[in-house]
Amino acid sequence: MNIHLPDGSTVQLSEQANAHDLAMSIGPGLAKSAIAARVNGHLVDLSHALSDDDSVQIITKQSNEALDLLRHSTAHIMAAAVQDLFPGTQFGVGPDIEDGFYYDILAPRQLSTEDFQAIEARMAEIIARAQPFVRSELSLSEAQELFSDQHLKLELIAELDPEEVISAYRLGSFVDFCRGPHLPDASYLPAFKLTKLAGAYWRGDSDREVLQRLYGTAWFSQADLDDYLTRMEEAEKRDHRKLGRDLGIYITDERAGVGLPLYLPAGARVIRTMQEWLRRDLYQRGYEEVITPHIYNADLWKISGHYDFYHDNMYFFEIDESEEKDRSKLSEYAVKPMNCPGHVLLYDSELRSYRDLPLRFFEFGTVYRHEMSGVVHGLLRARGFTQDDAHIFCMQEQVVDEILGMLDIVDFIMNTFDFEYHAEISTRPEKSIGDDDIWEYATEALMEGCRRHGLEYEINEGDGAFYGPKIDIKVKDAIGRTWQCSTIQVDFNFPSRFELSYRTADNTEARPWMLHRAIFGSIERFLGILIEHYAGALPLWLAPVQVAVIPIADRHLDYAREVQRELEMVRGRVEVYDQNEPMRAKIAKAQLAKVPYMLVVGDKEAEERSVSVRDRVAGDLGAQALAEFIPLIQAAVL
RNA sequence: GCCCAUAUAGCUCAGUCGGUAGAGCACUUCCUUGGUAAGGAAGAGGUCACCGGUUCAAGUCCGGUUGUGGGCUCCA
Repeated sequence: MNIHLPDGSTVQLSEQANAHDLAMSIGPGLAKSAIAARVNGHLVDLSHALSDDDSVQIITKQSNEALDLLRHSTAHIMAAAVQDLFPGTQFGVGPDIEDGFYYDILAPRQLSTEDFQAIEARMAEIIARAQPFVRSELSLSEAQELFSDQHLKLELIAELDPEEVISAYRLGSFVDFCRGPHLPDASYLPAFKLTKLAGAYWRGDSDREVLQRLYGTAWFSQADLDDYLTRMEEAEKRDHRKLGRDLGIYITDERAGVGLPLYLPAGARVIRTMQEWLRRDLYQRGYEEVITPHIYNADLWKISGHYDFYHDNMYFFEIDESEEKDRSKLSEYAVKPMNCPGHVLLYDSELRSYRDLPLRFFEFGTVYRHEMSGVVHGLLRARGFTQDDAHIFCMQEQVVDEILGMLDIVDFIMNTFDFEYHAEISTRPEKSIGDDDIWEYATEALMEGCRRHGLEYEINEGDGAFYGPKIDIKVKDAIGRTWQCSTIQVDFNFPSRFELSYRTADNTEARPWMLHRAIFGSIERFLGILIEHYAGALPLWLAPVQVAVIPIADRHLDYAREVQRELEMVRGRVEVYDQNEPMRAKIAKAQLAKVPYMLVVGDKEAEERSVSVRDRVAGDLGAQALAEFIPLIQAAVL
């Protein structure tokens, strides 16, 4: 049997070798950190690896697979503990996930987080006993027999290939069928913690029963676990809902309704600045801004397909347009959940020539979607939000070039904010409109665009919009979380439904293609992500207040106001801290408000027409002439 | 929409065994006029989310509604 070590070398062992022999042959250092092996391309735990012949590849704690393996094994250890404490529990699935693991269970009684302590204590016992994971192989009928009292497991087993050998892992009294691999024994788990408890639909189907999902996290050292917990606390401090209130960005109010944020002056300033910044760029890229209504007659939504395909997410209402208040003459309207139909009508308002194409309409369009109450989350998922939406009408041969242009804007924006991102292409969903060949062409165009842009992508089967496939751009923020932002969609269905056309060079009539795209996605969502990304300290050009002028005593107020006026002359966003408080208190407040620059002005500064500059990060930078400081702000405003 | 948790002052939170409301910050006024992260004093601020029930008595116990939080499903 050949053993492949992580360093690339190979050692040979006899077929009868055991774990001890393996440890001796690969050296004590590596043996200690090795937790599992790869046989025939399958990961298996070490104790099992040696019962098979063929090549064995050791993985170590340093490898990416190792943490996954540790966490999956921890899920089993947790399940074993639950089984011991709550006999009769039904088990669903228990995979590893990013940063941890979960197990879906149905215990004889509802568990609560108060049960965590007992479960963790039981897990600690299993670990202290170094209980081994024992692998066995079963036929389908043996598996059905073994899991006869586990109805969730039986359902999963029933879907397996009857020819396949089913592997099962036993840990104490708990047996689970599972591909493996696992830790050799429970003592390999150095640090874990149960984190939360939630409901989850069995098999992710909202029509099926709700199980309890126990979440936990596991690491190779207590230090790693502590780091993780600290990271989570840091993430909580960055929560845009907390910072959004502290920084005066937005509020919500029960009286307004769910998912409808109201923007305070600071929030409005930031959002308008983002829009102005993008607007300038789009003009340079040949886009033209348009404005369309917030509500449309329902007939328009019937043509577009939203009436049938997006109905549940729309706000409908009825208007009596007759003079005699006749209820039978009500007209149905809906608030727009998307901007596309308006842009289509604008395209269709004139006879278009191939010379007009590509025609690029953009709009900061506020849309309203009746999202389910349970999904609303601050600015990241609201019922009303503003898209930086655009629709491009073009000839078929221009589609890929337009996609490339959009990917260029994505680069421009994401680079500005130091976001890494990756792409996913979503294909035709079940509920959708149009012919297959159109979908195929559109999907291929998106892939071609990504290839030519040098952008790798994953495929999301069946996740497209109802009218076309899309590229979704997911950004990674400062602490490693990913968010869906940009979307680029190719569509031939709206042009067909609205019978759009243009005159070709040889004077025939042709149908344009339509591209939908939003780069921020939702401006408010993007702002929420920015707040968390920067922990509230927005860059100078975007900060709602760029400069806080801090007079030392009231007699310096006049000069402070003069500084404010001069900075406002260059469109700087400036606030004078004129409360009757000591300077130190004003500085503390400006720091908490994450104002990029604080200008301290006292007798000396008023005399010299200078300002003492304090940077929110670097601290006191000393005095400089006001005339010297102004250009710094001037350069940072649009 | 579903599961669980939760709701006390503008914000963050305390409130024990059921006996009628507390703190810090913020706010108002007064004192203080200061040199790089919070000067002092006084005052005002609550239908304890809402509706119902149990009880001599409910912020506290029970039920429902609504909001919020963590997930699930869904999504920009």
